Amino acid sequence: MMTVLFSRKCEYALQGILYLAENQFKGNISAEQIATDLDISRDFISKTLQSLVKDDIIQSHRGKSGGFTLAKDPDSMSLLDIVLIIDGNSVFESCVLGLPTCGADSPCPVHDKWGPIREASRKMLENTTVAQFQPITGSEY
Amino acid sequence: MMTVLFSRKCEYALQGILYLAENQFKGNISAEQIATDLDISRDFISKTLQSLVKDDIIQSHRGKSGGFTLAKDPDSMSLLDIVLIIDGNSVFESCVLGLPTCGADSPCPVHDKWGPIREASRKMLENTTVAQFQPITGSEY
DNA sequence: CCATAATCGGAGTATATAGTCCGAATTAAA
DNA sequence: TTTAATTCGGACTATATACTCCGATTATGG
Ligand code: SF4
Ligand code: SF4
Repeated sequence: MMTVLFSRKCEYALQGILYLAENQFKGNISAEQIATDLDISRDFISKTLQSLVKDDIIQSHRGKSGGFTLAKDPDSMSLLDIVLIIDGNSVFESCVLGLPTCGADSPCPVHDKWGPIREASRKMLENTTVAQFQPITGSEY
Repeated sequence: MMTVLFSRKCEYALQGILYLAENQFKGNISAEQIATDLDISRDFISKTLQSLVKDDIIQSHRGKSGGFTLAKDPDSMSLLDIVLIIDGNSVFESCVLGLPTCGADSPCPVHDKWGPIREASRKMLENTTVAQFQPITGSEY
């Protein structure tokens, strides 16, 4: 399948984190349950989430009734944070046409048009927090 | 290396076509020469251009002093035309978060922000012709 | 007519990403 | 204390994309 801007791993990470936020008051959530509800491979989402533990985005808990929880307030967690950790920021830096030698000193017609689009994408991710995805859960306060 | 929106093949196709437009009055251009000037693998750009011959974007000429030329006026050739041929339009249709089951009937916070960005990208490609990339060549008229 | 220079087509290899499997370590609960 | 449920880590396989190689075909120009 074809991705748009992010790697598949990054997409899964986003989905997994949104799921954890949605269920943040239910204690540890196992990879098994996440995989079932999101219809993703258990082993793959498990590995993906594990890689986020190092970055203090989520916490893991081994053993019986273990699983994953968010390590931060979803209010202080932007989508951009996650994207940067998984995919880096090359998406926001590279030439959309793939020209490596172009120094943009005499920019092509695309350059001035692509810049604002790229910036809008970045701002969208930066200004969207994980918490914004849970209107239902939010009403539980 | 990492691409932004398009596949590597698509990036090379765009570069190749822009190069052909730039040299449209020099007759047939061999894959060898294109590869040298763009610093791309000869065999790969050759195959990529070959695949565009079927779509009447470029013409090919075998034999000695053969090579490739544009099949159309670069004025009537948008970047979008080329992108759609190589990569299809899934970039402009798919969910940026990769959620397959989401019907957008109760759209997430990203949905309303991503729509305009995607549309801007599309319009940028649609409204940019191959001819716009040759201010120097254009002055030869 | 012949040598040379090019595309064409098909098959092959390389690499990165995606995804799987399993056994060990860990912990909670029975 | 035992059992069951879970993450963890490493190694493995699968797949798609990127890229190469070569022989056949075609055409030009001497
Ligand atoms: S000027 Fe054009 S080719 Fe150069 S970096 Fe900008 S978009 Fe890419
Ligand atoms: S609502 Fe959100 S998840 Fe659904 S298609 Fe739109 S961007 Fe994707």
